[in-house]
Amino acid sequence: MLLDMENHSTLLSLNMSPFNANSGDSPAGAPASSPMPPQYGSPPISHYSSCQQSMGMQHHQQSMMMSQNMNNLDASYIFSPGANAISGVDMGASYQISGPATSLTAGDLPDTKDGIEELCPVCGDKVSGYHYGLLTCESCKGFFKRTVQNKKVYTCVAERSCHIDKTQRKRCPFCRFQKCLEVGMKLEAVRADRMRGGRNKFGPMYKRDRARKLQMMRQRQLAAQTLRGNTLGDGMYSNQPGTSPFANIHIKQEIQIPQVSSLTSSPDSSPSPIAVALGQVNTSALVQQGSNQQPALQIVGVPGAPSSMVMGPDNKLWGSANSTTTSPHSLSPKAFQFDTVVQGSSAPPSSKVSPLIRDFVQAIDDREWQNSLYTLLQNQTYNQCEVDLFELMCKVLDQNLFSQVDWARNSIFFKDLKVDDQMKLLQHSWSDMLVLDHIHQRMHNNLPDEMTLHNGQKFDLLSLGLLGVPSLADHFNDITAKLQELKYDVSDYICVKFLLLLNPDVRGITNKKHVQEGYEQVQQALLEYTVTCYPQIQDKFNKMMQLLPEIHSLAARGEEHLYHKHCSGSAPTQTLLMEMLHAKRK
DNA sequence: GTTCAAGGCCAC
DNA sequence: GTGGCCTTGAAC
Repeated sequence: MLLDMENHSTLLSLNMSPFNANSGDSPAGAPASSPMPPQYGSPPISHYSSCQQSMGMQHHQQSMMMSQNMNNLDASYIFSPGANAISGVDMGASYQISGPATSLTAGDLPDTKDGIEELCPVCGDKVSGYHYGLLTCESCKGFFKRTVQNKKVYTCVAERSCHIDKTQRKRCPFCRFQKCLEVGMKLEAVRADRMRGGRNKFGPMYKRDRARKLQMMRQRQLAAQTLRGNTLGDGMYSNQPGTSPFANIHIKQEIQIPQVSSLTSSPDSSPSPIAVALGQVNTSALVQQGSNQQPALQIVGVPGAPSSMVMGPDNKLWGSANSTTTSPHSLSPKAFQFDTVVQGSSAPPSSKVSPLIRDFVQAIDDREWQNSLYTLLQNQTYNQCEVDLFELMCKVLDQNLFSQVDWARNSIFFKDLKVDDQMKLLQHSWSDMLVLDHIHQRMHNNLPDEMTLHNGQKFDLLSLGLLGVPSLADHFNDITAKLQELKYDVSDYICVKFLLLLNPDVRGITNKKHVQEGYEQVQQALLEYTVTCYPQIQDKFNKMMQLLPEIHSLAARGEEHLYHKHCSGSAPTQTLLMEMLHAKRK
């Protein structure tokens, strides 16, 4: 159980991949403890042999939505202070500290160039360098290049879930390419003009990644030394794989940042979303930066009414409720016009807003949210004829959940808590916050209710806010309407989100006092804010608070629905989403 | 001048 | 089609 709220030690240990998880020498390839979901696990060998390539053919429905990138969910990583859960999705790469796992000790860390050797996240072969966004082997690099350059379309005659490892990577190019995308290889890094040489925009990202890995290695080396000192005498350390405290060290790959659309800006040349939110960046520069990009995800609804977007052919995101009256050039990098909403004339003057709320609002990263949504949808529908929309929704929800965890982990009050307490709070509030987030995206960022994917399928974005239950739409709209009546703004939203998260009544919290204090501070700030900034709305604070049980009720029904779908085998397994659902029912 | 991630080449 | 090695050229 990934999020075993009752047994943290289990939580922290079970989701670590074995050191040699991706050993290319292993025909089986899959780690013994890899939580590969049954429906996505390796099919029998006979299936591999039935996989074939078919150039020029269209894909059949792609059901392999829950991918290996969900297989290495790692709560210890998520909640670890200082860890940088960038994407919220572990892209599946396993880092292997050089040397046999069975003999590794802290002092034995190799002195290789970067201090680490790595395995290709696609097939487990030896990595030859950074290729198309991440460290891969030479053959997967070549495979990815050929596939994209030649616009190859493959089919899988098995279950589209073929296991890819070094020995079997050639058997099913369909699944291999899917895995390439899932682990984060970037289509846009393949040059359309086939120009040779030079560097691309990912260079600085690669550099950062190297530095980060080195830093992580050093940190882990120190931690291992400490742990070694504490455990050797206790007989806890063993050279047996799987029993060593070091043997299961699994370092998350941080280079793959699906949230940051590399299509609209270079990871390094663009300011961080936080910088944008902080107002440290001239947003007009951002507009300029993306001004010559053709939109790919478009609002196609009627003016003034958020309705739908279309994902276009060249993989870029932009959108606005007013897109039909606004130049795409002004929309590209700020898809949902967050800055306008936050800083627009409708917002109260910042002098009236408490520093606490100002900080809250400035830390909101809606650009990241939309980028991650776009990237996920792009990757999941690239080259696909048809995808399972429910599974796609689960994936998006899962990603949103990761983002939420990341937000919480870095938030005031919450970040000071112990992991156990953090998990309990999140376990209790995650679905409410998902619903609340969707209301926010819809109300304040003009998120439409529908989107047309690359492949022409309509994706029901509203279902994200309904947690997959269409019949909740009326309830959802009712809540939204009530909030609109209250002139619910971004400050209200973020305060309410904190109030949902910092619930002192959650059972079993060890540091209840701290949670209570945080809750009360936010509550007080929100009360003052509503009274100061919205004096014309009588009792706004209480009216808003009265809506929280309604949100909770909606979220609870969504949870039930998802849980039942999961139990009936209709929902993906091995996702943070499902782990949360399970954890609550323990 | 060096680095290194692109694309290209070609034996298999 | 694959994958190991080579060439290229912008960034440093």
